[in-house]
Amino acid sequence: MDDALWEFVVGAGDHWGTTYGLPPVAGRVFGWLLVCDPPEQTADDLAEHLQASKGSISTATRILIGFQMIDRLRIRGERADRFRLKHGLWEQQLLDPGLDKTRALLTQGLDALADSPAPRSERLRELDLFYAWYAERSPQLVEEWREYRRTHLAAKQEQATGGRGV
Amino acid sequence: MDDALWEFVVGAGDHWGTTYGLPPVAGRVFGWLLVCDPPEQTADDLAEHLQASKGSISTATRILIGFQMIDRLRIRGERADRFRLKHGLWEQQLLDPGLDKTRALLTQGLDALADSPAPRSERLRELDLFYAWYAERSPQLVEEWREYRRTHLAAKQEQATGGRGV
DNA sequence: CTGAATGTTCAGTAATATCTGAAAATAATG
DNA sequence: CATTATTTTCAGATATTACTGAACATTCAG
Repeated sequence: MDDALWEFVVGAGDHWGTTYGLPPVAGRVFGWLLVCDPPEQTADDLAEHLQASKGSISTATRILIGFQMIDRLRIRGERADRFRLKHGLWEQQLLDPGLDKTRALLTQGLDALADSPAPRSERLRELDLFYAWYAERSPQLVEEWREYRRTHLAAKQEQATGGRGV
Repeated sequence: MDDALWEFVVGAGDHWGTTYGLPPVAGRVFGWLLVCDPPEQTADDLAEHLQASKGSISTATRILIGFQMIDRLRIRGERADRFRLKHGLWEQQLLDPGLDKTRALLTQGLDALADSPAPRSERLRELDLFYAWYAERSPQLVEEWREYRRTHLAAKQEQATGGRGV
């Protein structure tokens, strides 16, 4: 890949890597899977393009699968597995950005403050309410995004692919 | 603080620390500021409760201020600065979860793919559309949250504070 | 079943990040 | 202005994380 694309891959790896706490190579695998051709890459493809060892790639893919950011594919007639960005990743993220984990943490904090005067737990209570609101709201939000995409992306795809769709 | 609260502080520090790429002490400062009493703490308060050096606290507060997660306060009549969770933090996060930075990154990627066949940049274009949609949508979303809070948190505050409000 | 290709694990090493503590800088008080 | 409190900086020490590469395990084709 050329330098400009490499810069993007590293930058994207760093960006989403920071967000999810990924090691550098895992971030880059994710970044590369955003722009590679074809979108389904073998471990060897990844190791070659990202100049990383097989071991790192194995660890990175395991981590990314754990975060549900990529899928492992078994292609009929091919020996090697392939990896691909998880379909519906952004929608899923919109629907549930780790709500359960965060709310469990807040519950833990509220329990720890159970014997304290009420005002002390006000910050946590507001935050808990915020997450409760979001959990309630997000399914509808996903629908709104789908509708928006239907109208906006479809038009662009039309031009780009001659209407073949994706 | 007791063990249960300490566990929360560390867990919260780890949780938001992972999300923002914070060092451990910075995460804990943030965690502590979610539950401390009073909500405004001096550097000495922080160092003592979190058992960290003055130097670490100074670095941690600088980082958190940079992320706009906390504010530095100059209290009239007090020599030492105090730190406090930034007001409106969650709303601000809802309004703009790093949209500009992310979209700049996507533009960089799209530029790098400018000479490639259109299908290759489809993943980035959809993601860019996603962020465009969110940027358009989020101000209204903040209003919805405020309305929700008005109805739900107000009621709870009533019980907790006898209607004095906050 | 056998051999070859693929995938995983992990010990050892390298790289990075983080913290402490003390010195330097800054700010506030009288 | 001198003194003291507070804050920042940063060199050095420590701790943590991440990577490589080779051994081991697994899977697949014939």
